[in-house]
Amino acid sequence: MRMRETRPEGIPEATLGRLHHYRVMLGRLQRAGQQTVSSRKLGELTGASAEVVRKDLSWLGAYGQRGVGYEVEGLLRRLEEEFRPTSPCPLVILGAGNLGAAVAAYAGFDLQGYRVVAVLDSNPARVGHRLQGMVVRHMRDLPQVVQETGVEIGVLTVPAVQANAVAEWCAAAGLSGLLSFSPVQPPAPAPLVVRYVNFAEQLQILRCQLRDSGAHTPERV
Amino acid sequence: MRMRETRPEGIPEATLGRLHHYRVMLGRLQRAGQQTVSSRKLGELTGASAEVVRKDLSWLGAYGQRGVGYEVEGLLRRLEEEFRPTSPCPLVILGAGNLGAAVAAYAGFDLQGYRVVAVLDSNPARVGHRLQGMVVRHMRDLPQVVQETGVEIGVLTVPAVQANAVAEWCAAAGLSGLLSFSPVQPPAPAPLVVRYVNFAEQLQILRCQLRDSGAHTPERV
DNA sequence: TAGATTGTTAATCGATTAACAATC
DNA sequence: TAGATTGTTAATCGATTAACAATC
Repeated sequence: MRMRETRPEGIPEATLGRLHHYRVMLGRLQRAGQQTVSSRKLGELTGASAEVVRKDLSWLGAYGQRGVGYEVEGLLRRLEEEFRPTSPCPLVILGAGNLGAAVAAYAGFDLQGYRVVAVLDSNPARVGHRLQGMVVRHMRDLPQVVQETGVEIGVLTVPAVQANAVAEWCAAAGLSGLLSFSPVQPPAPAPLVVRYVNFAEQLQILRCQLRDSGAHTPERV
Repeated sequence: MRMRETRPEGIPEATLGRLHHYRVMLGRLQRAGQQTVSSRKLGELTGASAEVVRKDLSWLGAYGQRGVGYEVEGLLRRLEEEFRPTSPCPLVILGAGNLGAAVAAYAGFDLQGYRVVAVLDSNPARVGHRLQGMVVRHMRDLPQVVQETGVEIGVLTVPAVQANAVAEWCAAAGLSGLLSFSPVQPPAPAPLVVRYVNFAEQLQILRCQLRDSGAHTPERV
């Protein structure tokens, strides 16, 4: 058994998140006609320090030129080679409510190599309606959707009370990953990798930061 | 100058996020009629280890009973005392598209002590429409909304290209915090504390986890 | 050559895990 | 008392910051 060298498997999670931001920003720089960019500049644009940028990029191999910076186009290609699947990564949206519609309509997916292949809902009133050119199908069709499209990742946008049951259903239907918008994180159903997007939690942290920084609560007596 | 004891200002960020989950779960346990809960059980419900739960809760002072666990109602009260403002925390939503509508409709806000006081959009076609019983107002009314309601936190749900300009506008209008759904994180406008909710980033990390775990890509040759 | 900027290493910081005494 | 469970301390792990030699 030998180690793979071209695609290091151990890129830290914090780095992965930032690499994503670099990619988005490099795309903009390229469209703006920039030839090169320094770690300092790229850091300014994405909210990271120059050192962090360099360290992160070094996971992809040394691609910069000392004294000059990074070639925008080459680095972008390298990032896309690393992360982008050869064809767009299919997604299935579970829950056709407001949030599901928002995710389905998300303009960034095209640019970032994703493609929504189906939207499912368990509410008969929603099934059959059109969303972004797709017909909403019934949740029970999930196994069939998986078979038809080979989709491996689901986006869970159902109300919190349904989240658990639908997650189990996803595991059973053969999905391998789930991005959940549910406000609580119960243990993930067995073979499923689940990540959470939780804006109420972020709001909570934000409020604590404001409180601690003394920015608000003007102590009205 | 003396240290405040009742409300420790130094609760770690990771802990704050989890305390939020504990609160949500304790609410459910209370409604289910549970009297007490152990750190082990609370951990199972929220995806944390028993040790982490105890450590997190110890930031609120020692509230458990050895050999018994934590009193659900008392602990919940303590958590709400710590985090909940006396009156619901007002929010203004900036951007009345799908995502803005989803956030405005989010059922969890009531339970968690938030209240959406206004929805703003810069697109005249959207201004005047109703959303969750509120009339969408024009983005230029923000300073007035701030004055009328005393709102301090904005939820940024505009498209990525507008995010920067609207963030500046928020800072100018006197907001002190922003929860942004923008896919990139430019430097925050001066006095504003900004947190990001980025599902494309989480999706990216999820895919890398799947790749590394070998769960998918069945190596079709 | 001199200035700029990278790539990498060492030091610091914070969060998690593991262990265990305290005690209901 | 004995079993269960907390609260806290020490050890480990990972991420960030700072420093600097390498080199375009």
